[in-house]
Amino acid sequence: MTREAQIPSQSLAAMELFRGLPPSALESAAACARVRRLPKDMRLFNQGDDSVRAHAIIEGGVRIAQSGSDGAQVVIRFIGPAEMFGTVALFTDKRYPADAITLAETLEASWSEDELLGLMARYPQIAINVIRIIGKRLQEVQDRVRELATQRAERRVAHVVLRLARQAGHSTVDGTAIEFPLRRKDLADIAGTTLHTASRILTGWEKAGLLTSHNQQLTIRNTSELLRIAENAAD
Amino acid sequence: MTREAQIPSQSLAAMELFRGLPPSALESAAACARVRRLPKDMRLFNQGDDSVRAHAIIEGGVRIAQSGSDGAQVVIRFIGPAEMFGTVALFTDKRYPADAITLAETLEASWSEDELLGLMARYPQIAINVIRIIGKRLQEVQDRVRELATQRAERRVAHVVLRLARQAGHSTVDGTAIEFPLRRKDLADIAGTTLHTASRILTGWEKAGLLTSHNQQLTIRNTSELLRIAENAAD
DNA sequence: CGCTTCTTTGAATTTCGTCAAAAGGCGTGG
DNA sequence: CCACGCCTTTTGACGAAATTCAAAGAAGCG
Repeated sequence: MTREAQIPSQSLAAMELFRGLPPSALESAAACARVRRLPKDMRLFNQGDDSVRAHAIIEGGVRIAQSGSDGAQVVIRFIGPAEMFGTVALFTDKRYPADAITLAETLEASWSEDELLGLMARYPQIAINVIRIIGKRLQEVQDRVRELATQRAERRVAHVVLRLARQAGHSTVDGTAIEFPLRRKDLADIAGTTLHTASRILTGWEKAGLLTSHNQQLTIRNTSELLRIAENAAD
Repeated sequence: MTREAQIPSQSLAAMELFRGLPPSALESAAACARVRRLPKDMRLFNQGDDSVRAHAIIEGGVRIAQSGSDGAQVVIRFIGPAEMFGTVALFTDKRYPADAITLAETLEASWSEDELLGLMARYPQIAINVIRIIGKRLQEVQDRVRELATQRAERRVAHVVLRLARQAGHSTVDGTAIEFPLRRKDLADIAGTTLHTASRILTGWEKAGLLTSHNQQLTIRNTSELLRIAENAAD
């Protein structure tokens, strides 16, 4: 966890949170940001923590996971570069609703409540951006609710893999590779199933040549067939 | 669908959307609101509609339901008195992400995009309120994702009933009654199960004296036992 | 090499959805 | 007032999908 002297004002320009702002605003935001470089598997915050800040990823990624009172866990989402997270808590009960853990070495920026509110007061567009970002996520989570309520495990896992490929995939000679390491358990926790079921499904797909999986590194070889599995209501 | 001459300025005071605003703001909002009285089973809007407005319920309630490309449907939430809905679409892609249908005769207020943005510009607190409301819903939906992914049908139905009681219940001599009519199918679509399973579960609870159900009218008699079912990881 | 973590696989069990059918309520119209 | 039809609810039987239980195999790391 090293402090960074660098002020990444232009990294901020890429973030939806600061979309539509004048350069001066980006500089103000950069000026009061706390920037940290974090090792893999570092906890940024825990569910229930009450010293909330607004966060954003510059490089790397984090896993946002929620556990219930019974200990059961789901992964809410993966956050990649240029995405914000942990911001909603500032406006509700000042407690993070989930845990955040780095997936790899990560460069993260964050702002205190006062700093963010101050920025929002000066640049109301930021508030609009927050509403739009949260609104999109609300719709995504609602889609997941529908999937969980109506689809079989295999389709859900297919959706998860495709979504991750879209969000954090890059093309290679072998197909689309997903940037960060993914355990079967992660897939299962996102798809809402067990790691056993996830393993069986992935093994099946690997045998069918749809994807490869070495070392927690997923590479999709046959996107269209996966799409068929994800979308096809029949069979 | 009758136009109302009445301007319900004080109805607005009860709404979280307008919390923390001066009376003059409420009057401005009331002045530009379109208020309608709607019959039961009326569609306010459909998923995909692109003439979006921000809505709020004064009396009655609506069911917000989403369908996937495969036709499968889930109920996203029920909206009761003093709650807003359909507002997120203004900030994202200008298309409603779900259908809204009245559960009973309903008094509804709505604002056009320009009116709401105008109000927000004059009273920035409204934007903060929107963020807080949407943030809360995001957390609720995330809770539902966790429930769907990790809990059995009975626990989920228990959660649904308790949530509805909190959201739209009022005390009577017999217990807590839920204001709007609820079919087994509604409960099932919200809990992510089938009406058959929901029926079996409800019948079981009714026999055990936890609640009564006449005429799509639910009354909870034993909240603590329901809470036990909802929370108890064991068994 | 031994330890830990992750993955695979098999078998038994369970939950829940599906299919099928009957019963109950309520309003309409004869 | 009764009969009919429509909608909702209840209930039983069955089967399939997925979790659970159990154990062994891989792979990375100190």
